[in-house]
Amino acid sequence: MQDAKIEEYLKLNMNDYLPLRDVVFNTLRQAILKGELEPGERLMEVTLANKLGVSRTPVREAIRKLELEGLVLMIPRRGAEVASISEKNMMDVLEVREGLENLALELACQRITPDQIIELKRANVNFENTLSQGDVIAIAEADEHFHELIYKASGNEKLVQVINNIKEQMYRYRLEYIKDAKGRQRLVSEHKEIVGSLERKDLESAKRVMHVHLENQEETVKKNIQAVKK
Amino acid sequence: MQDAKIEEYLKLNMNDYLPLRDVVFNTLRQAILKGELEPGERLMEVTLANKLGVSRTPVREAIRKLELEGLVLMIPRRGAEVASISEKNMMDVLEVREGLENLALELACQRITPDQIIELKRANVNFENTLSQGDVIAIAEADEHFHELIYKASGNEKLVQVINNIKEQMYRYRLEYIKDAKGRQRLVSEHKEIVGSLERKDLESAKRVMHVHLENQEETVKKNIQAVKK
DNA sequence: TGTGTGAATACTGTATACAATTTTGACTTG
DNA sequence: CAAGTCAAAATTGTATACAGTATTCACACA
Repeated sequence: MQDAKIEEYLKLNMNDYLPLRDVVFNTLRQAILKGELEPGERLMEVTLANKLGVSRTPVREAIRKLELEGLVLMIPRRGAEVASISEKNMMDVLEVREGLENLALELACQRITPDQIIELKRANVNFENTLSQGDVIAIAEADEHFHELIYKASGNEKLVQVINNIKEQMYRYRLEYIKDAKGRQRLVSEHKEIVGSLERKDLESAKRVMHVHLENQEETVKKNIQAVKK
Repeated sequence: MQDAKIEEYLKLNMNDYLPLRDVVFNTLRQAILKGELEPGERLMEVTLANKLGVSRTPVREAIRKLELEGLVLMIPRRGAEVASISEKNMMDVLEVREGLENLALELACQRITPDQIIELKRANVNFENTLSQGDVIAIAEADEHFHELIYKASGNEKLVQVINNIKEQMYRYRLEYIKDAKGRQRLVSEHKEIVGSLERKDLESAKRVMHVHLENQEETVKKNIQAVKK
């Protein structure tokens, strides 16, 4: 093997390696976001450790990360429980999210390159194709990919990071708005309008369309929160 | 002791109690933000544990939280090092920060109560008084308190949380813009203008003043980043 | 002098052990 | 039967032990 290849090989293996704490972190995180672990439920270290076949150490370290992310609530000498999400809390998340999407649009208007516009168009075509296949998860991912491209076009990596973090907090509801299929086709044309506005550097138009675009999703999330509460 | 008093006493002691991991977390966090631990510097568990007089466990758990916060960079099987902040990175932070301040203004314009306006005015008077005393840290805190009130007036707790997190990432530079004293008096009048705009629900005016208000601070941060790089 | 090799060392990753605190539940007592 | 009490069990918080991997440095050899 040549040096370059060896290096590449090692790097690949490095990427495969994940400390147990991160495996546990991802597992618990998904379980919370998907609602498998219910708000208020206690996370007991030994129980989790046994269930996952590891010792308490990686479990504890994973909980520390969940703690900082706000997904679990720590009570001293009592341990962690799944943080409960109030309706108000989710409204706040939606509001911040729209603000950040607007900021992304504003910056993208200034900075987007012709290549990136082409990419956006391609992503929307891909979104349209996925729609016709009906796989809800694939649709959601294609939609997310489209939006992700706008964030990137803002040229602000920190913004990408913050916005992804915020969106993850509504993960548990993300599939719902895609499920009621009647409005789906409209999403495609809204995407087109957004791309058009970006192309013309027309910020106000872009914001207006984006607001409408997000509104449905917000409505669905709101409905679902109330449904869960019952 | 009466029951109520006992309860209160215990609660107080509860508040005093902080797990070692949190003590370590706060200590390391401050050290990184203040620049005592330099970017790129390795954080070795045994060394830190000895220095702080604890075992590796709380140190490791603290590092997990620093990792999620992005303050340290984890390299598998090599450990943690202090994340380095590039100029680009800090520019991004400043940009997101201004976007969030604007969002806060927008929401505050809609929701601020007369009481909160009074509070803002009081905070600015307090800021002015602190200015004359010349204690840099006290001045910075008074200024931060003023801005914090605006965030709160947005009525969006998530926004408060996100904006504080973003601002913490420029902590290391936060004192600098206060230090060159010549522009200080202007800050007071800018604060007044912002309060006035909020009172009149004049969002555009508020944003305009806020932009100017933040500009100096941004310039100073930029200068300082470049100074550090040399 | 430069370079490869391997043992020694240092460090992280994980598991386990021990200490301190909280919770539980049975038992007592009014 | 309710309320209080205390010991046992469960659970978290912290320390230590052990295993595996990376790093370093001395030494051999070209």
